Amino acid sequence: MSERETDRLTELAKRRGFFTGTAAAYGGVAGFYTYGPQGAALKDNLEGAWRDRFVTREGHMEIDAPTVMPEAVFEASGHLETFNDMLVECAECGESHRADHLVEDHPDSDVEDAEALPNAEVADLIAEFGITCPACGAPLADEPVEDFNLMFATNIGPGDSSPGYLRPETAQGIFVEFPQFAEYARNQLPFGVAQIGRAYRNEISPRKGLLRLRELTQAELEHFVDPEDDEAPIDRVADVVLPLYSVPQQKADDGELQELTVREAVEEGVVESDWIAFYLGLSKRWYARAGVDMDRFRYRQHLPGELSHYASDCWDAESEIDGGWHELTGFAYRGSYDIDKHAEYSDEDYTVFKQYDEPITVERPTVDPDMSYLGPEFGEHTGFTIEESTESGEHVRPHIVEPSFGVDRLVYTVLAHAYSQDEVDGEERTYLSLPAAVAPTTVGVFPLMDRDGLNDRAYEVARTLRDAGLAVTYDDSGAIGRRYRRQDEVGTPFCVTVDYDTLEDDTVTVRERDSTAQKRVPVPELPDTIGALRDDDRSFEDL
RNA sequence: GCGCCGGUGGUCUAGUGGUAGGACAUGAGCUUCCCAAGCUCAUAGCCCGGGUUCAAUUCCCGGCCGGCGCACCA
Repeated sequence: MSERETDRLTELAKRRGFFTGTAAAYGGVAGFYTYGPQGAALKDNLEGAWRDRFVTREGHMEIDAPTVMPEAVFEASGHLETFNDMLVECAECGESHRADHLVEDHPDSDVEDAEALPNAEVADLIAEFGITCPACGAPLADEPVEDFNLMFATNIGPGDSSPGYLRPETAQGIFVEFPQFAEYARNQLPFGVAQIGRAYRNEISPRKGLLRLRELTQAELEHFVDPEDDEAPIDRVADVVLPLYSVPQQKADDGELQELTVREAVEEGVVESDWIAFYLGLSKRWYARAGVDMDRFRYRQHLPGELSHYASDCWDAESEIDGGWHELTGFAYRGSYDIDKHAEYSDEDYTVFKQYDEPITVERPTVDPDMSYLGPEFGEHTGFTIEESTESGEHVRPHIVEPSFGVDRLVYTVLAHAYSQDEVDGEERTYLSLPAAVAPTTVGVFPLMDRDGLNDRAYEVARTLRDAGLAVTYDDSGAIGRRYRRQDEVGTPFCVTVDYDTLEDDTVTVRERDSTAQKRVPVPELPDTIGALRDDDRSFEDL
C-alpha cells in the first residue's frame, strides 16, 4: 500500500466512522483515538474471534482485572524500575538523552547498570566524566537527571499516601492473582488465563494513528506450563507454514524469511520453545481468517538487546503497512519471572503442587518449636531435630508462555490490508475486503425504489434478519448504486435488494461485495443463508 | 522531546489584511426497475491563545493536533 493509500484509509476511517482523534473540540490529544460505530463493531468482532479461538476453543479461562493497580504490584513486576527512563535534557539544544546510557557508554566509565543508581548519582557521574551533549556538544554537568516513567500515575483514594498506576499491560492483573486462578484450575498444569482489556503507556511521542496509542486494548493469554513435563500439542498445527525471520536471518541482513512448518521449526531448533511454536502456528491460521494478508505477514524474533526485562525469548507477529513492519503480537517466553517476583514481594504462595508418581522419602531438619514453652525453659538452647518424612510431590513455579495481541494494531492492519480499489462500469470503486465474520455490518438491505411498497417489504426483510441476530443496515436513500458503494466502503460483505419481483415470488437479490455479483434467494431462506455465508459455512458461488 | 512542513464545512480543497468559493458527502423534494446519473432547495467551515493593526482566517509569537526525519517504544 502506498503512502497515499494510507492517507486515504485514514480519511475513510474518519468519514465513515471507523476511528477519529479524540477530543478534537478541545484541540485533540495525541495518542488517543475514539472508535466510531464501524470501528467499534469491527474491533468487537475481532475481540470475539480472538476469544473464540484463544479462550473458548482452547478451554482457557477469561478474567477481567482492574486497570488501576496499587504501586506494590508494579514494584514487584519491575515496571516501576524498568519502565522508567532516566532523561537528561540539554539546555543548549533541548535534546533529551538517556542519562544512564550516556554514563554507561562513556570511555572512562566502568558503570554497567547506571539505571539502578539514584538519579543524583548519575548526575554526579555525568559531571565527573564531563559528558557533553551528543547532539550539540554542550556540557551536561549542571543538568538534572529526571525520571520519565511511561506509566500513568494516579492516587487511590484521597491524598497521595496510596499511589497507584494505570496498568501498562493487562498481564499483571493475571499474574498477581495467580494463586487464586491456580485454585480455579484445580491446581493442574497446564492452564491458561486470558484477558481482553485496556492498558496505558504514556508514550513520549505517539504516532501513526492506531499503531502507537497511549490507551490501547490488549488481548493477552498467559499460559502456565510445567517446564519439565508439559509438551505443547504441536500436532494440531504441525503443518502450518511459518514465515520466520529469526535472529540469524536478521543479522544476515538480506531480509530473507525462512519458511518452516511448525514441526520443522521445533525440530530444527529455530523456535526454541515448542509452546511458542504452537502459538505461532495457531495464530497464523487465526490471523488469516481475521483478514491479515499473509503475503504481508511474518514472525520476527527479538534481538537479544531488544528483549523485555521479563522475557528470555520473544517472537513478534508483524504486518507490513506502507512498506514498514509493525508489531501485532508478542509471543514471549516469560519463564517464571513474574510469579517469582510476586512470590518474592508478597506473602502469597505462587506455586502449584505437583504430585510425584511415587512418594519419596527424604530427611530434612524440621523446626517447629513451641517457644512459649521452650523459651523460658531452655533459653538459647532450643534445638532442632532431623526427621524422616515422606513427600508426595513438590511445589513448582510454572513457566509462562504469553501471546500478547495488540487489538488496535490488528484493527488497523485488517483495515489497511482490506483497503481495495477497482473499477465497476467504468467508475472507480473503493471497498474494504473484510472477512464477513469480522465486518461491522454483515448485510445491507435496500428497497430498489423507495415506493410501491418495496420500502415496507424491505424493512420487513431487515427486521427478519435482525431478529436472526445478524448485523443489518437498512438504507432507502438515493440511487441503488450509491447505497452499494456506501456499504462497500465500510466493508459490508452482502447486500440484499428488494425489487418488484420480490412482491411476486418472495425472492430477493443478494449481492456480494468483492465481485458485485448477484444471486436470487427466497426470503424465507435468507437468514440462514446470510448466516452461513458469514460463518464461511457456504460460499457465495454455491448459492 | 528536537528539527522541517502543514491545519479553511463531515471529507477533499480554492482564496484573501476588510470574516470566504468549489467539489464530494448529508438532508428534503422531483426523477429513476440493480451499481457514486440529473435537477431544485437546504444544512454546514477559516485549530486555540496572545501580539501587530482601524480591521487578522490571512502577518508575527506561543500552544495544540497531524505528516516526515531524529530520539524513544519497558
